Amino acid sequence: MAVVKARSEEPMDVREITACCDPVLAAPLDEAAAGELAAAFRVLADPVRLRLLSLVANAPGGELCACDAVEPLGRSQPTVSHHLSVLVEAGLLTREKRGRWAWFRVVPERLAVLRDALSG
Amino acid sequence: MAVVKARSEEPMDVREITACCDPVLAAPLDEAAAGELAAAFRVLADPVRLRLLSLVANAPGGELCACDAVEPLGRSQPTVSHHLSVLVEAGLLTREKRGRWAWFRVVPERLAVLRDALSG
DNA sequence: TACGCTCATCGACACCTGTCGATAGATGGC
DNA sequence: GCCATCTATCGACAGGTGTCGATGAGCGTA
Repeated sequence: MAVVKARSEEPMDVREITACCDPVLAAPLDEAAAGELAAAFRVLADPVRLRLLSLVANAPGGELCACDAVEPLGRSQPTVSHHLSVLVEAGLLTREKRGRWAWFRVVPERLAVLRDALSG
Repeated sequence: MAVVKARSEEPMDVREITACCDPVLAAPLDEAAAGELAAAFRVLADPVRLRLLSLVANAPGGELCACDAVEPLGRSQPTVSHHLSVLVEAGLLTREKRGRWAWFRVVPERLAVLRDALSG
């Protein structure tokens, strides 16, 4: 049962999640750590992605179909699909394809890591 | 004792700080709130600015002279000055000019607001 | 006043990214 | 098999931004 699709769309693995992101205020950040943290925050630095996170988190059952994300955001389907992929690659959402539809759930642990990075 | 310089370099006032940034996961974000939050995270989405925050936070006395920020970052003086201004305008740093030098301090309450926005 | 030092601003450039329409791929129903 | 639906990808374009050198504005000192 070889997994055919081994793309980078998969959520980040736990080691990467916990490894990332030292606290900003606690100790001096070296260039590498700063780059990783900045990349993580860059994912959150977009209103469409923030609203997507919010939509998924508040969806019934905690999961949202991509088909229900286009209309409330007022953006084109390719644009919404692009942002969903960015969130998945960042480990903030998981994607599960069921039939013709793609369902997304939030990964609260990933958000918690970024939150902790803002703690002194 | 009129305050001569009433520029936008001043830290954000407390009302703006507390008003901003509803939790992402708690309730659906409208377009305006998402835009504000995204703008706040965009400030953090740069490695130079993150290292500046870290440098200031870990400086002796909690304050850092701009003259001591250029060399460790490996960027030009105008670039560092630009990033410091961005941080001040975002309310994450305060600037105090003493003589020829500019001294910066972190505003932990502002960071706390962003941290809370990431709490479910 | 003249000079040197510190910092901010300006103008320009390269790069990144958010956006869209068009299109391809995949799935289920007829 | 054929078609409709949902999603992902592609190519292109506009706008934003990080970066630098050059320059200007303040301040302290001789």
